[in-house]
Amino acid sequence: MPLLKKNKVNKLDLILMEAAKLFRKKGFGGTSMRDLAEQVGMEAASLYYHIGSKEEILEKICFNVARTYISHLEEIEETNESNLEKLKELIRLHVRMMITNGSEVSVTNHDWKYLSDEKLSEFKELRSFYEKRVQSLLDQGVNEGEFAKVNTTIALYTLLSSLRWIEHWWKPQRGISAKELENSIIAIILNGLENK
Amino acid sequence: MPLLKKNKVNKLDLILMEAAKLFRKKGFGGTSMRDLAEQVGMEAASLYYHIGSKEEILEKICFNVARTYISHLEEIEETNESNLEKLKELIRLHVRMMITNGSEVSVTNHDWKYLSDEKLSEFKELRSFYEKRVQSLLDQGVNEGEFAKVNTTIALYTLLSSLRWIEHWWKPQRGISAKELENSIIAIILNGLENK
DNA sequence: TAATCTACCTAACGTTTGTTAGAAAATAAA
DNA sequence: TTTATTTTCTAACAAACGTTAGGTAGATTA
Repeated sequence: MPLLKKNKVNKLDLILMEAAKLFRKKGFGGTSMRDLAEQVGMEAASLYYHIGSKEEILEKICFNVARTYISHLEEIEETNESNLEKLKELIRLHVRMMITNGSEVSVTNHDWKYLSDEKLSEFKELRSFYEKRVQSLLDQGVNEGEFAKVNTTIALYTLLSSLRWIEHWWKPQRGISAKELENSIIAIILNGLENK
Repeated sequence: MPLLKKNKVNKLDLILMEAAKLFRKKGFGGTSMRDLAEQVGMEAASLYYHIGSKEEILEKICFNVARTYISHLEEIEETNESNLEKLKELIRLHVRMMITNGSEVSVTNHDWKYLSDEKLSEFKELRSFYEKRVQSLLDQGVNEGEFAKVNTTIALYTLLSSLRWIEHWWKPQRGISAKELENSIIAIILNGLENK
């Protein structure tokens, strides 16, 4: 029964998608199952045919995003590029993730704290894993003279912060294309604001 | 009755302080008035002697922070320093705000979306006011040759993002002093990560 | 056609929520 | 000490919450 299964998956995907949009706009706590049901076009109780609980929705969103970031990071790590080029590619990754999955990324960045204790620590591990890998990219770059001699902990978070907050202000209407965004951010982060 | 008034203000301040801590940890929606009451050391109903509603607490926190940022920005604008020096001072302002009022800043950055429609648009105006002033600082710096020729919209948000997310990762225990943090961030933002 | 399965429905549940009313206790003023 | 005022309490409210139980319409299979 491939058709059946496909139908099921599609409805689930729809629920996750609408949930991400609502969570982004009103927060996890501010979004009720009845809100979500209305957006999807069914009754609140019917959602439970597709999902186990409200928190499971958040879980799926957060871990999907986390896993996507990690798998792409690993792809970047495996190339034979310079650390500088890897960093540029990482910046592009974040910009693209935000553009193509803005709601999910936003929810992951903001509402992960509502995960249950068990899932919460699992999520924190994933995030910490990701951050360590990025920091070691920075460390290598500094050691090999590609990057300036900065405190890589501070550099790490300054970098990730800039990237994580794109979803907060970037809108397609704003007249800044994805390419321009990528290039500008790369330039600012690599060269800084001061004119020399 | 100065003593009376002082007592009242102090209890209110205590409530706002504990609320900021709880909202930061569990979010506005995830914090109940009973949670807050327990932290303050009274019953939930007793809180209403000091405050009008749960949302009023959020309001006070958000607008206090917003007004503080704006008034400090105006102080910086009024000095006769160069744009570069003004930018440095702005970075120091954000670092200090985060260190001395971490919870309040965090709540303001994350839970402003739970404000009522009326207060929400008022808050957005304040924030947009602030951002415009900072961007015009960047614009001036670019025009006068102090800053690199960057897209100042992207630069603005890259800058503010780095600064707003400090509260997410910086902990006093982490072995990075406030001074070191200020100087490192200034160096990274002004000079960039690339070694030249 | 009858039986089965999928995908939804209505109705309701037990909790928790923010908040109010009014009494009681603590503190200050007379 | 009595009176007045400030502060907190207990008890309860209506509404909203996530979720469950059980039924039903429509499609699919036998």
